[in-house]
Amino acid sequence: MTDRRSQIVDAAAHLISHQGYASTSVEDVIRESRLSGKSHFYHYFKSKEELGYAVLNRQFERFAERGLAILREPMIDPLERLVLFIDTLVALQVARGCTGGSFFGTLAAELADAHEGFRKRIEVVFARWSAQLQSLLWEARPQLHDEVDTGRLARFVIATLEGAMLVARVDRDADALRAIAYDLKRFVAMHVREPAVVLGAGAGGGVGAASVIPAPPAAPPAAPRDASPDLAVMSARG
Amino acid sequence: MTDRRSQIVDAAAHLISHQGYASTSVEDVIRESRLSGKSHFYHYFKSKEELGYAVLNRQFERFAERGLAILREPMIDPLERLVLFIDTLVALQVARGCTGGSFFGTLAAELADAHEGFRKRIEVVFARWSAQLQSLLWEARPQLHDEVDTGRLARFVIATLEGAMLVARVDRDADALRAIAYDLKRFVAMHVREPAVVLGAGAGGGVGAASVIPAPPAAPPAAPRDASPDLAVMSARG
DNA sequence: TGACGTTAGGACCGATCGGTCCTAATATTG
DNA sequence: CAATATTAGGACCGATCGGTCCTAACGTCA
Repeated sequence: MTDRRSQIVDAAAHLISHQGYASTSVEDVIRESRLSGKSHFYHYFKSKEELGYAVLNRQFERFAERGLAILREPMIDPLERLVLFIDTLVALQVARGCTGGSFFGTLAAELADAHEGFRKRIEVVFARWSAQLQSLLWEARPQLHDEVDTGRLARFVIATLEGAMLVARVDRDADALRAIAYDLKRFVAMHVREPAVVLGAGAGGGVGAASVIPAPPAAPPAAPRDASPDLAVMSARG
Repeated sequence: MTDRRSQIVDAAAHLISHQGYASTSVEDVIRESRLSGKSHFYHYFKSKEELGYAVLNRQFERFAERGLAILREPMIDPLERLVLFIDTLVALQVARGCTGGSFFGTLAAELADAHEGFRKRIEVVFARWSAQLQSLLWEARPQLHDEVDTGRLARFVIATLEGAMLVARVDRDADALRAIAYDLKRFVAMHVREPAVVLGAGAGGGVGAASVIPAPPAAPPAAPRDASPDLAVMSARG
């Protein structure tokens, strides 16, 4: 039934997350999802754009079911759920070798300025995500300091997670992703009356956080004094 | 001389930052930079890829001269320089109507997985940026708590700024960008012995930060209890 | 004067793009 | 059985892609 259609959507999602929307051709999708030809594809989608929307819908569906659902778990303390959510995102990213990044972030970077239809849909994604975080923080309000702006904190969490996935993707560095995620928890803990709920029993909200991620022995930075405003001396084939 | 060449590079930078690399054709660049034809373009660049590298080099050059230079200003307190750097980035982004985002982040999202040459170059960009931040934090060490891992803090700042520009671009929301930037300063202030150096005289490192960005009156979140795992009911033309 | 780098403009190439159309075999379900 | 949806496979379309080639008019400086 819709089996074939969702198979196409999944194949397209995989291709788009690595190549981008524009650089993923309909023929790529046909090949990846083992369709017989173009007419086979256009039997399920009337255009590439419709496929793109379907992929975006499906990816948000998965994210809502497997990601945002964690934020709603009724039996776990809200702040613990937030920590679990962050750790789950990180684990997923690491399992992918830090490639792919956030599907929404990747698509947003490519299409936010050029394609209003996609931009608005991704805006909804972030809004739903933000609302879910905000709901959790509202639930955790008794544990939070009084002045905490839950909406703002929610958006900060999203921005940092998106940025973390982006830079970890460029550096292919799982440790960098983990470090940023842990620092993000420290930022959240800053708003909590009892930071140990977020950070674990180890460090009581201190600044160092050496208890979890070992810091390299302090050494002076590698001298970017001259600033070297030039990228290259890369022989054109890095 | 090289006047024409850099004119081409600037035009291409503008197009790429809004349309992406793949969706920016050589003919687009020719039109935008008012060249007479293809041969005119290929007189300056041997391929589109070479143009892409030139654009990336040029953009980093600008970023180093106008952005990273702030981090090196010798007459200003290092932490004040960091605040100034963040504010400058935000102001630039707001001036662009929150479009374009970070050129490096945009290009990274599109090409990090698919084009190793670009990925490595962007990796260098982030490394230089990180090194410059780390150098500043090292200089500010007397004002920092003892356990601060300057390298990790530097990468966190970059990730959050990149993520902030991304989500602000999707939402076209300058206030969201400003709010995240301010929260980022609060995170940095968390590592400083005297937070007022970073946050200004108003709030002494408190959690609320209501002194600068007014929080909306506390209201229960707009009920994402059902989670609605569906994006759509957008009529395909949002 | 001549040489040379730049500007100008167009024809052209093979490849790929998104998309249409057509025929026919194969399942599925009433 | 028949009706219908799915699978299969290919020809084909106009448009655009990155890139090459060619000719000719320029400006500048030796």
